[in-house]
Amino acid sequence: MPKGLSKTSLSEVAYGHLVQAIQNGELGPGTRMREVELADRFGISRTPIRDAMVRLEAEGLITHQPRQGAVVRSLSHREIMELYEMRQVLEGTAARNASVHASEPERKELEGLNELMRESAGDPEKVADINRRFHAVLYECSHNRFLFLALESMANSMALLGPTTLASAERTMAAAREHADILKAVASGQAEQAEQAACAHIQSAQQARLELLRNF
Amino acid sequence: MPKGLSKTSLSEVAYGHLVQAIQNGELGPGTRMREVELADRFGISRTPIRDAMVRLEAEGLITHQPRQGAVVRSLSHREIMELYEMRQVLEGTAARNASVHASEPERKELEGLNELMRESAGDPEKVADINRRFHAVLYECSHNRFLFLALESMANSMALLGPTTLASAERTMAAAREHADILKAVASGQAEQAEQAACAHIQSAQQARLELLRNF
DNA sequence: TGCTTCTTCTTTGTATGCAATTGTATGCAA
DNA sequence: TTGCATACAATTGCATACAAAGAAGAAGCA
Repeated sequence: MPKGLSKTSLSEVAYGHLVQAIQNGELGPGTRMREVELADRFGISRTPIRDAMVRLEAEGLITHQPRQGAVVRSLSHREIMELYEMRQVLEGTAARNASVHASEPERKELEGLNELMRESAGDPEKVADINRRFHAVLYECSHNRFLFLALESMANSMALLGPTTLASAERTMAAAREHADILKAVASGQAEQAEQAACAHIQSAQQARLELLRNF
Repeated sequence: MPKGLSKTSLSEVAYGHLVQAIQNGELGPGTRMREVELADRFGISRTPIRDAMVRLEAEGLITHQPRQGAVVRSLSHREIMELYEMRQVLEGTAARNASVHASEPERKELEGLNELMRESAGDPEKVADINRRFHAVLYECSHNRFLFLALESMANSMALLGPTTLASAERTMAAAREHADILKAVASGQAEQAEQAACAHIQSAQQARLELLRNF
């Protein structure tokens, strides 16, 4: 097939598409994923789809019953709580590490992103994207590859929860304030405080999530 | 082809074989993994091998350059330190959670395994296996699926480091003592102390690792 | 009518072929 | 001898064909 010039492999592309589809709810929890269906949808064969799905399973985004196919994983209330609990620990550690290792340009980048997020309040889609990037940069600031990977995987799992909690402008501004608290501690090298601020941030996100869950 | 009766898929089998081969050093860090070679070795086709390798890559055990194949990942000194740093956090958290959530049978199981480990001092292979199981049970006691998965992935990455640090009887007994410290805190529900004991345990493992690395 | 069994159909698991890409060797020129 | 270009070989990426297993439905029997 004349595919033009594809820089990345189709497996990668398929993986990206699938993650995105899960994130934006196009493939909600419980949805059955048929290989041929997805292959047709992306206009490719089953092989790269399979590759992507194996990866998704390894990352816990989908479950895969032996001869029966894969479904987008759905998280129980309990699992959602466990997810946030885990994030508290990891984000706290990332912030702590960042307070020790973050470079000046990295701190500037974080400031910039947070400012951008404030300005975008009211545009949930954009805010969610910037928020993701903010956290991703914070993870990088930890300068620990394993922590980074664990947090990325965690962030992917968050996609299973559905719409962002940053829909309202108030929640966005509150999150930005919490981010600022983290940054202040990071900038002044206060490890303990940075960790606590990050914990608090995740806790309030968890609370927002709970309210969101209650509303339907 | 008449494969007899295979309950699990060949992909699973291949994955297991590969992990084991990496763990026992048969496929050491830096080894190039050619699909056809491995397929021939296991007497299967490339497809299940590919599945297994995609999974291994997602778990960080191998790296995969686009058109160039996969190699068993080798960890730099810095990365090894990062790995232990991360383990400290996660094991500490697991112990903390265990002190809250562990059931009586789980505690008994941990005690039993630790006792078994003491008795096996001098048999490095057996000790390493029991040690792995001890930690696995501790992870389960955290009653947090995400923490459990992260720790399991971490344990796999440890395989990249080569031989266990529990080769000597003294180190085995020391580890058993450290385990006992953790258990004591877990049994009495002292969260803070359990976390600290686990941290200390990983730190001394890290120290043992450093000595091992120095010796060649 | 209800239950069991057989058949058919859907979907995944595995094998294999082909094309594309990259590393490597060989030859030529400076 | 060294640098570069070109050709070849090795190896992966992807597609497709086939096999096997499970699910759904139809048919037969009680």
